[in-house]
Amino acid sequence: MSAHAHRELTKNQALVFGSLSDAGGPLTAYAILDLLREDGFRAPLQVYRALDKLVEFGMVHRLESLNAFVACSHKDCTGHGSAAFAICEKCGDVREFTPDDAVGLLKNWTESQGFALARTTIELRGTCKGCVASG
Amino acid sequence: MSAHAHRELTKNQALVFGSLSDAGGPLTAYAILDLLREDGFRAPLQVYRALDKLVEFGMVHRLESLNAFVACSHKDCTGHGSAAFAICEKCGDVREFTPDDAVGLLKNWTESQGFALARTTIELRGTCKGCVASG
DNA sequence: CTGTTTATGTTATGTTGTAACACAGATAGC
DNA sequence: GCTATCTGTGTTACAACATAACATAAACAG
Ligand SMILES: [Zn+2]
Ligand SMILES: [Zn+2]
Ligand SMILES: [Zn+2]
Ligand SMILES: [Zn+2]
Repeated sequence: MSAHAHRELTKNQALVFGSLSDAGGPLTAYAILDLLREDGFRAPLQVYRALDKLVEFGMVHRLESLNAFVACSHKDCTGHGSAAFAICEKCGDVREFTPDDAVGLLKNWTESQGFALARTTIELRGTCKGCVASG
Repeated sequence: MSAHAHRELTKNQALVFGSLSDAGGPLTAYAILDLLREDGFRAPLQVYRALDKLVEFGMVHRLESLNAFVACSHKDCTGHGSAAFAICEKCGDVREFTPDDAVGLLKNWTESQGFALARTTIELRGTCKGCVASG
């Protein structure tokens, strides 16, 4: 478990967030379900409902290209600007960062088109430094 | 049907690409399957195998946040730099563009981290100009 | 204390994507 | 010609991801 104690999570939300924090990396909803069976979880909806709230709170991010979820890398995070993720295809490591400059340029484009931007998905696939070195 | 005639597609590849071109927007694999049943398609693998090749050729893009596929908006396209997509959540319209400037900044970040970038997923969700006006 | 909201539990179902195996056609080498 | 190999195809079965529908319970405002 860790951080984010300032928000009162429900029991299920706390269990799901704890799983993701402990994992230190992305987990699928069904992987979380298996981790939490000993805590009484029985059905995928228990996980998905908690994840929906945690994503809404900004404490968890969804990785669209992995169909997985990851705890925000910021301590005591209650939400921040558009995040991006560098995903290593060798080792599965995920690094979160906040490319405000690139997002600004994307936002410029949407504004020039009259498109009202609500949220962004930016996921970079490749090979991390460690895996490049070892492979 | 349309364009891309310079590449020799197999029968199934041509049928799948034709469906996507005719649709003028994103389709899920199963939607394509239903469209092609009258052409003899019976199983999802027939669609997925064709889509894999079309994506490899750069003629079709996968939209991760929709679990859907869309024909490249460029005529006679055999592949191009990193594409991005603005997806209207009201009407479902998808606009493809190529934000070289923003991708350059993202690439700068990956290089500073020793991350070998292979490909990008950039999907912007929001409301298109027409839907903003009418809503 | 009653109507409303939020969270939860449970069953069943819907949607998206692959594994495994069999077969057909092209084609390159002998 | 006749194999070996590669690519594309067809089919069944299954795995993985996500939600609908309905019931119950706790929290809380009027
Ligand atoms: Zn974050
Ligand atoms: Zn790695
Ligand atoms: Zn394109
Ligand atoms: Zn629209």
